[in-house]
Amino acid sequence: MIPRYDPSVIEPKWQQRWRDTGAHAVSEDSARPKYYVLEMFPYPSGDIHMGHVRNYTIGDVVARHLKMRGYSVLHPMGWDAFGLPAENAAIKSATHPAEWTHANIERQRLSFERMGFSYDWDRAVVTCDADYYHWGQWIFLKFWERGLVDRRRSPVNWCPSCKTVLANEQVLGEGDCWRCHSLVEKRELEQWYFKITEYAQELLDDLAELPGWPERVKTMQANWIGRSEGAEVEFEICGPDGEPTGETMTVFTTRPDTLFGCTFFLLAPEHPCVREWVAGTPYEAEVMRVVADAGRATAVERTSGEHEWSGAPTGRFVVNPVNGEKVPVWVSDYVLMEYGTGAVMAVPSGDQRDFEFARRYGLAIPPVVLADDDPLLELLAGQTERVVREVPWERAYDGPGVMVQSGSFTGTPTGKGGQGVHAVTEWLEREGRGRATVNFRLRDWLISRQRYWGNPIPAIHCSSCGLVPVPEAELPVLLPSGVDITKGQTLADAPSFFQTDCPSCGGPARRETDTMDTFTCSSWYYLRYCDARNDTAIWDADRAGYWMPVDQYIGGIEHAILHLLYSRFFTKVFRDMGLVAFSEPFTNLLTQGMVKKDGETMSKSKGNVVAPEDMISEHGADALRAYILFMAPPDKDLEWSYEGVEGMSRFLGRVWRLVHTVAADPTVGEAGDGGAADDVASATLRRERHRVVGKVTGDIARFNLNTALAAMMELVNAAYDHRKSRAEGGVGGAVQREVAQVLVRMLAPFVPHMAEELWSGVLGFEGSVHEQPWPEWDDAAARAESVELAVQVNGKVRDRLVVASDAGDDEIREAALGLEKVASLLAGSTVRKVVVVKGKLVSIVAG
RNA sequence: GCCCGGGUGGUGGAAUGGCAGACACGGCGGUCUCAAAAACCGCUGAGGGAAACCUCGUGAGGGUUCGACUCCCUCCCCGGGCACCA
Repeated sequence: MIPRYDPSVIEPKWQQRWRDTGAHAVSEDSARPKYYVLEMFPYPSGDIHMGHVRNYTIGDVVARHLKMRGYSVLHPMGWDAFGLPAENAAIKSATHPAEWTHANIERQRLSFERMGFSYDWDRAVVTCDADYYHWGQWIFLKFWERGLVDRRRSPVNWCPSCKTVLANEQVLGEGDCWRCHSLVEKRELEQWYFKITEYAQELLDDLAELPGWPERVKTMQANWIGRSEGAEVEFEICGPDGEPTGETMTVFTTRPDTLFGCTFFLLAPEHPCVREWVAGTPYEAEVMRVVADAGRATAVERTSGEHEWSGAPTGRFVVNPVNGEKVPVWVSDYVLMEYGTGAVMAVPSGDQRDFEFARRYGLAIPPVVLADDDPLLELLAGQTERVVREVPWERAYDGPGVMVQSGSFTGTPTGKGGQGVHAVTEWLEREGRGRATVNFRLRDWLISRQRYWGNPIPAIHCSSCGLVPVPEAELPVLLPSGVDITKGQTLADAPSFFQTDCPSCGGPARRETDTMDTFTCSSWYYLRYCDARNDTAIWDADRAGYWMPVDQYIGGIEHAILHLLYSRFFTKVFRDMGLVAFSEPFTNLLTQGMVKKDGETMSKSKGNVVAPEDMISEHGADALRAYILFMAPPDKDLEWSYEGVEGMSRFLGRVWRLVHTVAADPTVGEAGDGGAADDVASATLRRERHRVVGKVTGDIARFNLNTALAAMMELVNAAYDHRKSRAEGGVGGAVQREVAQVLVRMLAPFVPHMAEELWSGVLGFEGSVHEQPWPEWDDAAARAESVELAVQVNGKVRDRLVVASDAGDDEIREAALGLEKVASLLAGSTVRKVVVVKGKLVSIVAG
């Protein structure tokens, strides 16, 4: 009598056993190769969801599998615990964020245990605990020492709902906040920055060193960093009287070769010169209207395609360095203060935006670059002086071509990055009017937040000494508990926190009351796991050196830019500090797809959430794990199906009964590769066993976890077929036993509880199945003595042919041509060609 | 507009250029049962045919090849990212 498969009994039993025996604890082991499997740690926002289940199950399969393959595997977990949701929840429930956070962490930890994840809990990190954020503050001080910390006033993104500033990366495409999706406003504030732009070039270059990352993620990072090559060009400023003053203003351009076509000059509405230049002039009213409109428009309006640009002349002029021409300075809201210098040279014939602006305000559009087939070439080829002031075109031309009306450069071939660009840049450098330069879209990382629940910035404002770092010995700066966030208080409302003495002069001073962006906490946690309990250093170099870099990182695509870019930046700084010996933290990256329901993301507001805990109660963690791996390849989105979970539950039942039957059958002999495959059915099953082990092993390596499970199902089906024929013939017990033992070991990473129960409880082995070696396989043993080939005539399969698997090409060809059906099809035509593909098919071409 | 993905049965999905649809879900039929569930055994791309078989079929159209879901070109649709970046 086979006991019913009841995960609600066996799963807790093995989870308890793993806890009791410390089954998941690891330490450095120089005798074995190491492997670091990391899944993005969760935010403890409440119960776990299917996204967590998927992410962490994938990681758990990799970790458990590689352990069986003989690796020393680091597989840690922790919590990214600072941040706004904790504050909001605390306000709602009138508790302290720490209380809410730790309660959620405990709940999530229990859920992870119920899922059977093999985490080494001794290494857990919780970022809101002082023994973790202590080192985050230490990092801040070290960055400061290295000149990578800056405090400055500039236009920043302000989320009115979160009541804090945001980094550029945290403003989404539509101009909304990454966390609450409110529209972000621009404000001019003094804030703290990490100078990530100092590493812009390296962050871009090293993407090439990451073959194990998805192309998509690398592209997104490259776009975000946004490198463009060009030149800085200096324009001399004219005074109110129109005469050159000797002062200059610099612009960035990617097309210095079009300088001769510059007919006006633009400033961003926020540019500091704007107010100064128009104050008290007839231009003031109109210019200030443009400035006010730009300030009022939200980010969305200003960047949407429908938004009409507006502009106004300032009455001032600047001098074009290449031809000495005075061009008017305008203000327009299509010029961004944040990019380049906030000032632009306008070349309407070469830039569509400038073109439209010029048409609208009646400014000249002289051609300076002509395409090879442009009819104007006839008139302008070799023409150095400007004779045509207006192009007859519908739109600007920015493609390759030849320079015209461009003084001594006329006739030079040019285009983006072309000869003309270099020629003009060299001339500018010689004349001291400009230089080749590179501009990045990437901005420095704004890390200060005006919120309570974060890591306090370890800095002190002293009226006589200025900004003073908190001395290392005084770390950590602890978050005070007496702040009533339900009343909207922050650290700035806690005098006992901010009133302090200057570490430099001893005078009364004020402690910084901003906290750090939560993304600073998650930029180095993977290193802390290597030595999580170290209270004298951030980590021990030898330990980090043993485990790092992370061999396989697994997480959501939503971190493609934010977390993954910041972590790469931190790692490069750590390298420059001598803390680590590598430049990239994550060798391989897998971005898993989302779990959806009815085509939509699961969310509370849509009411389509399937709770993992419910599924565990109903079908068991093993069925849930296997289901979520089976339904789609890990990197693709997955459509939830209750029927699918039931199907997986059925499969596990089949495995359960198969192994029980084998174990209970006294006629089933001892296993072993030498066991006789004593009949045709047994030989077939033996081959299948070798084929499937090879297939599953390869599939896991390539993250084809869905097909790995499918292959195991095929093996189970084959075993059932074999059992059927055994009932008739009664031989082949050794193969049955061998298959059962191999199957249980292969299933162990996927369904760890059931595998454990079957291994020791049913098959009667000593020790944990997870300590067993991964099953071996032999490709030769997977091959049959004979194979069936498809026989194609002119590309269509017309017959089949069974030949010995070692048959030669000639033999196969003759056999194929000798087939009755083939012969009748070939009647009256001549065979032109015969292609033999070993083990697959024969293709006969006739005509 | 630019850059990535993707488009295969009723559904989720398989296929180093080599028999399209593995595996599963759903459906249909059977065995067992008083009955049902479970389990077990079949069938299940479309059209035609009693059947053997035949024809069509991987978003559309071309191309390369003995052979294309797979490679190349043009285009359509869906998802995502970036987008006044000078």
